[in-house]
Amino acid sequence: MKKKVIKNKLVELNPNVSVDCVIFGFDFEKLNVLLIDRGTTLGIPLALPGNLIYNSENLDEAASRVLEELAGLKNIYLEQIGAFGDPLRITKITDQEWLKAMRAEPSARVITVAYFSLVKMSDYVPQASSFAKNASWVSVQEITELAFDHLEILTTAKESLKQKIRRQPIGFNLLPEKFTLSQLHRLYESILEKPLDKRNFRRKIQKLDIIESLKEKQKGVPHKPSQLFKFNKEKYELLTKIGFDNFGF
Amino acid sequence: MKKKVIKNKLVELNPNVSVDCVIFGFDFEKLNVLLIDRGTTLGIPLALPGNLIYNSENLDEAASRVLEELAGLKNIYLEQIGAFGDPLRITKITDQEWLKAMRAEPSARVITVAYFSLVKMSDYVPQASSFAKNASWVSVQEITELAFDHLEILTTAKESLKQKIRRQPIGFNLLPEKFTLSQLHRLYESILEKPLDKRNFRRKIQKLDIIESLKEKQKGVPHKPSQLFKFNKEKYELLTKIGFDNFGF
DNA sequence: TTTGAAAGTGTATTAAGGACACAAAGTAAA
DNA sequence: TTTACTTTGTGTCCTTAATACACTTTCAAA
Repeated sequence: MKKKVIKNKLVELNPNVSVDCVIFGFDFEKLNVLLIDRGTTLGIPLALPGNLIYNSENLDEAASRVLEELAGLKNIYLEQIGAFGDPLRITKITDQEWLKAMRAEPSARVITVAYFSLVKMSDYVPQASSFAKNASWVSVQEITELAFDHLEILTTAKESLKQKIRRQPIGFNLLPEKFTLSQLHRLYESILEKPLDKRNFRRKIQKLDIIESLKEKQKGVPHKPSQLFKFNKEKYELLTKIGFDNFGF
Repeated sequence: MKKKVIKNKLVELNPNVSVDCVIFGFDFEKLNVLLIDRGTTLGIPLALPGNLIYNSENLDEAASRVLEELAGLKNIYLEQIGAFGDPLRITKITDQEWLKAMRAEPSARVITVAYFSLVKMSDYVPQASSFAKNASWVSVQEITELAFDHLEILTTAKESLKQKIRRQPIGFNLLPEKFTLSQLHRLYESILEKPLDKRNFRRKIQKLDIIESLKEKQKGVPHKPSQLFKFNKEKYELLTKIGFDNFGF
């Protein structure tokens, strides 16, 4: 089995367990996912960023590590979707690290633990890492094919995000500090994949009392500039602490 | 690595991946979980039924197999909760199968994929299997300690079930064919861990139009006998097919 | 100064949620 | 056979949330 020295400790790759991340980003128009082109030849479908885990880390740590290693992203909203893996995942043969690990353990198969994460697209800057130089944002609507079972994972991730945002206001993780209500509105529409009435949306979100109007407006737009808002994390945490979990849509 | 012959095929245990099942049952009063006493000595905490997976099966199959092998349960409602596993799960040292597998692969650790399942308690008859002869139903309220990280898994399972039943009428899996509205009412209260007004509950559940009144009443009870109902699966599937997913509480 | 484009705002109607109390139907015990 | 006991089964009022819907305002650009 492949061994690596990290921080003066002998750690080992586990050839049976990987993590894959569905990294969502919002460009103010639609929802996107960060995908990796692992093809050395043409025609190989894109894949979710992921990697094998080390025996020395727990699953959440492994997902964080993958986010950081492959996309340079730190302190990111992460949520486990679940485990995937039928024996066919053994077809993951383009992953070099996996190949090495397999040499020692040829009969094993991989299961993967999938996560979704929400990032501000501006926070992502393409890395020089061998993996991520081939990474790019793709609109979720346009994705019809992915490597391995990643399309199934993406579908589950979308559903999971939908359910989650109907209970908790996690959408703010996809927006910059300052945002407009229209941006938030489009964000909810993108995630829920259905139109929401503008006035009803605004009334509802403002009634939740977790966003705060800033004394500042949008600039340089060729139309009436919008009021800017920010998410009030303190108020939100206060509400959840007293058991409130109906930020629903 | 340990090899076993099943149905004329060579299959292998994967020493890194197990499944554990939170098997819920309802005794018309409260929610129970089927736990296994793996202790040869006294004082060893109870555990969730679970086992290592074979490389030849997928995760859902493995969970079904465990349900059948350990509890004799077939065709049971199963739902994945998620994957658990930090390196400390390596303490799972009382599991003999695992010990054997570890001999070949001493440095590996186990992650577990957890499921919850809903069964009619009457369907469960203690098995003669070496595992399950030590199985018993325990009220979820009374559980304060479990082996390994199983308490964490149980907590997640309870939360998962709560969320799920607020969207989909899966509670019927815990009840016999014919049941009373009071039984259903207590079931919802047990799962949601909060009182629900009797009349409001009845109005709401009947409005969903997925239960059907039978021309039959309870017998032999020392009070006014209750009308019996059954779950109308066809109507429910029709509703979900057209996108309705608000069976909420 | 006109045009285009998105922001921002209120009301009326309908549906759902929550609180609440008493008569009816059976068995068991006196 | 009467009484006590226990659980079933039912309706209304009030409050809150959801939905449908259209016009004026404000800025930049032409």
